[in-house]
Amino acid sequence: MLAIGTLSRRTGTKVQTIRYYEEIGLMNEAGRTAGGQRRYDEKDLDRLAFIRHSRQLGFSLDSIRELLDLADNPAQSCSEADSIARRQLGQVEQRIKRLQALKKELRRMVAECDGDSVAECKVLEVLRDHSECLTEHNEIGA
Amino acid sequence: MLAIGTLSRRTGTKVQTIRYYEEIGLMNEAGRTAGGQRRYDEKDLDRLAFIRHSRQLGFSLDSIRELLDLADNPAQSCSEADSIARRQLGQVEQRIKRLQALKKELRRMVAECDGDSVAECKVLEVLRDHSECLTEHNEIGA
DNA sequence: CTTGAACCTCTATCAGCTGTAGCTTGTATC
DNA sequence: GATACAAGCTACAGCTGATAGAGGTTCAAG
Repeated sequence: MLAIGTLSRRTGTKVQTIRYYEEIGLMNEAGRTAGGQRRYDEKDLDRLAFIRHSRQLGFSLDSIRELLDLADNPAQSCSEADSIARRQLGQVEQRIKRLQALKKELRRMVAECDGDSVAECKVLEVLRDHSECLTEHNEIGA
Repeated sequence: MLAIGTLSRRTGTKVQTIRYYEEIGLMNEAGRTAGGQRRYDEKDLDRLAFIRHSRQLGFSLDSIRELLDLADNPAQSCSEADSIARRQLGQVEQRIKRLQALKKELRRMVAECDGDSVAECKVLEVLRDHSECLTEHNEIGA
């Protein structure tokens, strides 16, 4: 029987985060001691590790919920898990593209600025005027 | 004298967002009509455009606050604006690196999965076991 | 003068946690 | 069995950066 702190250490998840996952129904309600403390078994540990690893790979909690449902029913076809992963891959690729456009603008901004007074600062000038930009870059709604 | 909706249309910022920027002190408190509606001038429009463009380039509202302060005092050296932009560039580069590691893992995951039953789904297997990963990827705290 | 689009304030909501306050429990040591 | 204290508990506020909705008021065109 594992205490919440042990789960926390073994998975690198904060104690509050584990309680939060229980609250939103990602983790099952943990069993309790007579005094009311949560106790876990190896299955709980595995589930939490799955969640954390998925988060590290950028999956949303909603996607993780779907993936866990799939993992709980081993008889189904895995094509759904596959498509969740593909969707995630697509999103990551989109974000990379957007960030690369940003990077380009930022580099140009920084490179052209020669450290004179604010009045002729290239950085501020570019920020003031979007038409100075070469690319479409938009991090809002990323 | 411009109404809030005009500012909204001219900068592509939602009306609520403009009010929010006023609330958190990014935009100055707008003048009001006798009936209490906000009215703006061209300077306000420029300021909002600056904020929006900075957001599109991924700057945080705190960074934008600093940049606006600098832009308001044209006599200073621009080295501070420069370093804010460099910091932002560094963060963008970090995020790109992290996302590329993610992308690599996701591609491998998806490529190796051949659509059989969930029981032998490669996607789910990788999620279960981080040791199957080739790279360090961590999107948490990005 | 009437209409109705656009404005107002206030409050709640989203993801995904994180932190704090104030209290209780479990366990190791004596 | 007593004691100390780390680790647990609940409940709630706060973070970023907005966005949505309810319910009411104002402005400007016709």
